[in-house]
Amino acid sequence: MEFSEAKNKFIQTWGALGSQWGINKTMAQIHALLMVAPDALSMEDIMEELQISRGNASMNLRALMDWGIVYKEYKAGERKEFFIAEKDLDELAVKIAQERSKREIKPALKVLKDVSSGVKNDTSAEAKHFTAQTEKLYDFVLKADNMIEKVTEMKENWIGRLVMKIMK
Amino acid sequence: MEFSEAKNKFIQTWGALGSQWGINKTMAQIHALLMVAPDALSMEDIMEELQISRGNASMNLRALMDWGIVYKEYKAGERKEFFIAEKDLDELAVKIAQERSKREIKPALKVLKDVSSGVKNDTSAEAKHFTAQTEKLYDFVLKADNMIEKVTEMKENWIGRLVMKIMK
DNA sequence: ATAAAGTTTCATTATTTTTTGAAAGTTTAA
DNA sequence: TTAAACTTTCAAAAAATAATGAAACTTTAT
Repeated sequence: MEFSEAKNKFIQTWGALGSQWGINKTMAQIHALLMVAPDALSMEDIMEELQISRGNASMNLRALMDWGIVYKEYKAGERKEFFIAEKDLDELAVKIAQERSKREIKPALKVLKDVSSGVKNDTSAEAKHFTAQTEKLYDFVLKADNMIEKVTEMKENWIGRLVMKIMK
Repeated sequence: MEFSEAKNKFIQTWGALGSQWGINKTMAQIHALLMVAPDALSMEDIMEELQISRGNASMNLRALMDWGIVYKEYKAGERKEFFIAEKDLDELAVKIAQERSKREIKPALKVLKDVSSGVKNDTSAEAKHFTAQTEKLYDFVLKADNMIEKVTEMKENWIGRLVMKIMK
């Protein structure tokens, strides 16, 4: 297999996987590209390689930076901005877990709490079942979210320790 | 809050959450509806409640059954089919994890293995970096997938034990 | 065997999401 | 201060995804 073929296959697959997980294709592709790039890439480089417009590149790079998994880098003597991906996979996993928890799980928990405790003065079997069921769901999602938090804390500490060790 | 209002809010939220996680809105809404329904619902009931077409209801019910999180139920004397949701949340989580692993992670692993071990006779720095990086990614995703497997096995055994206990 | 009751399929239509590109905005060097 | 180099925004267009509904199919009771 040619290198360019392999690279392309990797970027396409990562993009498709992103879509399936609710992350847009271009965002996932840019991330994939940066993950395997040995050096920081400019917006031009990215547009060229993925054949996408400037606006698209700009918006998705911003999104990746908001997620904390891509960083800007300035090169001496260059006016352009360059971009690099978080390449530590543990760190990547932690960041993604934290962002999804913050953006999706937390708001869902709020709604679950509201609806499970909000129905008053309705003694129908349907209403009672609803309240019981949504309460269970609230507890379950809360536990799952706490578990994610625990795991990411653990990873962060582990990474923290590693960083300390390296920097001495 | 009225019961109908709470119910609606729950179904809408669950649907929106589904979209964000790459599951279509109607599929998630049907699941939400069945989760809080005290009894099995017919396709008519579901169409009525969610204001969706027969075709849409049929296809998404099929998808939910393929995922193993909704079951058909036949009522004595009724020709119609009725549907109920998996209500055990541990079981639900296990099923979803298993399906996503099978449908998305396993195929991704295959591609990662192919591209990480497929580039030969290219000594450029870029190619070397690519191979190293995709290898790391392969190992990481493989480990994550194994972890999911371990956790679901554990949950399954726990459920198995519980079922045994109940049935004596 | 057949007709009624019910379900599934799939070409077409509608909706949602993503992408484009040109205009507006920003920063930097001189 | 200004103009060149670069980035961001956002309305409009394109692409992708989901929903409809009528026809085809299946099952069941007689």
